[in-house]
Amino acid sequence: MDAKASPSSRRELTKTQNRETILEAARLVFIQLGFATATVRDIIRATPLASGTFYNYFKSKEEVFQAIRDETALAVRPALRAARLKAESAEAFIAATFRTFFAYVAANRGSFAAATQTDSIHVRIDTPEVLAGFAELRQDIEQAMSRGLFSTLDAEFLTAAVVGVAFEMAEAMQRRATMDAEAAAQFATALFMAGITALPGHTADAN
Amino acid sequence: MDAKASPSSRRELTKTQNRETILEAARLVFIQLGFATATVRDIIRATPLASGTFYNYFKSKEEVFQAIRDETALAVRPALRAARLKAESAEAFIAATFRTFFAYVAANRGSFAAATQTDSIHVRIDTPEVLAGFAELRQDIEQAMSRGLFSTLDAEFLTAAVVGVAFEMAEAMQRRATMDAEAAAQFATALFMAGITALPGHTADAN
Amino acid sequence: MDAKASPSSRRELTKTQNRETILEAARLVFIQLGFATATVRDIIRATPLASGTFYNYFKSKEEVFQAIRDETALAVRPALRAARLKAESAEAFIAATFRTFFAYVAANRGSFAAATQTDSIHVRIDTPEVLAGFAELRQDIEQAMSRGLFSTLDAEFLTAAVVGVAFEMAEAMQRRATMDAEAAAQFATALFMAGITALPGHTADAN
Amino acid sequence: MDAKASPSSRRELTKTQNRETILEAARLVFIQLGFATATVRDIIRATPLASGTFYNYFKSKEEVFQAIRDETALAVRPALRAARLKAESAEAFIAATFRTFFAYVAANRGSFAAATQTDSIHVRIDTPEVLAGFAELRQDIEQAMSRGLFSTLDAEFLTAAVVGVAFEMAEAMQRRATMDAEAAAQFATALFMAGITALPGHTADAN
DNA sequence: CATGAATGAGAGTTCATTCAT
DNA sequence: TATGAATGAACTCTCATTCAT
Repeated sequence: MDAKASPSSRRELTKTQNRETILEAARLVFIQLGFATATVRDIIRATPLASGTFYNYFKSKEEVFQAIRDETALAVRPALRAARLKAESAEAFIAATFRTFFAYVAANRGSFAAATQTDSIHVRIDTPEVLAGFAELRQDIEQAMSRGLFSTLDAEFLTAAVVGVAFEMAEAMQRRATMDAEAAAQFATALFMAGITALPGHTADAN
Repeated sequence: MDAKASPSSRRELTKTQNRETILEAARLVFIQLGFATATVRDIIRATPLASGTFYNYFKSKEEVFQAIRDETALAVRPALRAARLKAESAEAFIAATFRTFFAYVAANRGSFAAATQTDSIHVRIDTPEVLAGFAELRQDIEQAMSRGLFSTLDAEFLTAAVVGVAFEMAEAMQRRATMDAEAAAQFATALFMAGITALPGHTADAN
Repeated sequence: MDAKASPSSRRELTKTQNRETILEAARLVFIQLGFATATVRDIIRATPLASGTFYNYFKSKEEVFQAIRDETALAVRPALRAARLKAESAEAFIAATFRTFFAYVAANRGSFAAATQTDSIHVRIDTPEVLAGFAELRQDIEQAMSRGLFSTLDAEFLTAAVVGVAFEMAEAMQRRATMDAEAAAQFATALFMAGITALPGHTADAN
Repeated sequence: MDAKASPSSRRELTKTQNRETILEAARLVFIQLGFATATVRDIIRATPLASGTFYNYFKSKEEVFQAIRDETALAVRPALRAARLKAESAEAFIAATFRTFFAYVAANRGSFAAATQTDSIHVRIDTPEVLAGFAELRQDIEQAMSRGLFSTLDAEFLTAAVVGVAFEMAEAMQRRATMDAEAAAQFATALFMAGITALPGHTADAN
């Protein structure tokens, strides 16, 4: 009846909180049980909410997973693009890509890669948002090529190589007790700039 | 119990046959549905055997998984291992790995990674064979390091990088009309040996 | 609570409108899904109203059903009743019944009986309107008997016979390319007036 | 190992018994709750069996319903055809049809027509078997016409009329405390032979 | 009164596993 | 050993209904 900051904000607040509660619970459950093993019920149980409430927010565990991934992807991508656009050398481009990516993964442990569960079964799920991120990388690579940053090479294969190294190394990094994003970024960048002979830790070739 | 040529060998034969039948069915089912989605029932259904029979051979689908892994360890991969062991240079090691992998993918189009496209979600599930192969890769890398082929570097990260590039490039390769496994292998090998500046198609650096 | 032209009439209007909105939605839903299959949710969904609002007007879908029945009792059927009441012969009574029914079916093709074809099962669900009409038919038959129009016979059986013929013939009529309601009505009327020997198309008895 | 009447007959016996148990329970449940209201779980609960067992025999309550109806229809049809083929007059034909049908309904109370449940909602489900029975009736009518038993009339409409009267009167009959199949058959036969003026109970026409 | 999110009972169904034959 | 029906726990999901706003 009188001055209120945001009418019906209590309801809205609860809705946002519940959504976040579910997402947070799902994150934990996916890490602990793995995406495939986890059930909607597991997620609900990790929550103070009733079972039906889940379905007011998501239709399935796949949708929750998408939401988690998209939340992350939407946050990472702008940072990645900005860093790459600013790059004035191939190394800067590559380094920016890996550094930003690994830093994000380290900061959001569990958001990426539905864990290495059940006897080393390896599952990776790419949402449209994540795929869009790949497409952006490829565009940026092609643009960098036309900027003269890279020579003319197979952009599709290079994109695949970057994506593959990024995701696979991210998983390896997550398996470690201490996640050193900077070390991972340096390793990947060195590999892409000069191959294995340039990798950190390299001393001399015995052959 | 009564007169028979070879009372126990007949039985042994059936036992071995049944075991093999189950393993073969499981292989197909895991490829088609993915390990996580597949159920013991699915495996039995892909078999002329009765459900109870399954439990005379395996306790769970995990156990079948292990068996497949153990079995294929004796078949496909020794050649790859041999090539890597014979490798007298880092390049030979890397080249052998990628060449064999991409050739395998090209020859077994679509079956090396079961892509269960559900609702525009892109799912990738590694088959037991491939996973086991990657475990071996890491061992070989470590051994190569101790042989002095590689310098002392982060074997876990390097394995991840190789795996990531192999998988992601394999998908890119499969999307193309003509799957040129050799070209893919050369691209990947060049990248790992000397970085992007050495990649095929490279002409000159404009910067 | 404060100054308003007609404080309560405004409210009354909304109340009546909402009630009518729900009833109209329910009618459609019952026709499309059948009474048994339809849920309160289905009715609400076919409405711009909120779920809770439903319960301000009705306690259950059964209560809506009753309301529809009561309402349509005031609309479609008086004409039919009037015709039967005016009937001064058994034939006029029977003819009026069938003619009106078949005309209604022809004019409302497909909506008088919701045929939910599930798995080659043929389901027939009577709408409230039609059911109420048949209840009236029985009353009218009994009244006609007391008026001396019909002799004293089993009113329940006769009602069932009329209903059965009406419904089953209606379906047969609908299966035909051209729906001739008048022909159907004549056939049914002749049958009820003098049996199969009097049916149209009858020429001579060969026996 | 030695002489046995029927090997593995114990298993087969149990299977048959379980199937019959479920059908019997379903029959009761359908009568008490009506087909639409009844759930698979209701049927299971009316049974000493486990929930999963139901699905070893039927896929849904619709399938159980079909089984019940088909069981009946398969029993009635041969009797009906035989009686009709023997008929040497139109009356014999009609009388045989109704007498056999009503007698069967009376003897198998509850097998026909999934009861008049929930506030007079009327549901009738015809299975393929039942529909086949209708088709047979029509064939028989056409044959009777060519035999000169009936004059040339609209066989489709007549079939519909017979079916409609039979089913609808069967329901009326079932609603009564004492089911007099013979009375029902006489009523229906008289109606079809000479119309309402010939119906039992008829005395004089007041008009 | 209207709203619409929360609730939790309960429906359908599948599954791994057992065990009498 | 092979068989395959029985079991019942557990899962996904929908629904009628309530109640704070």
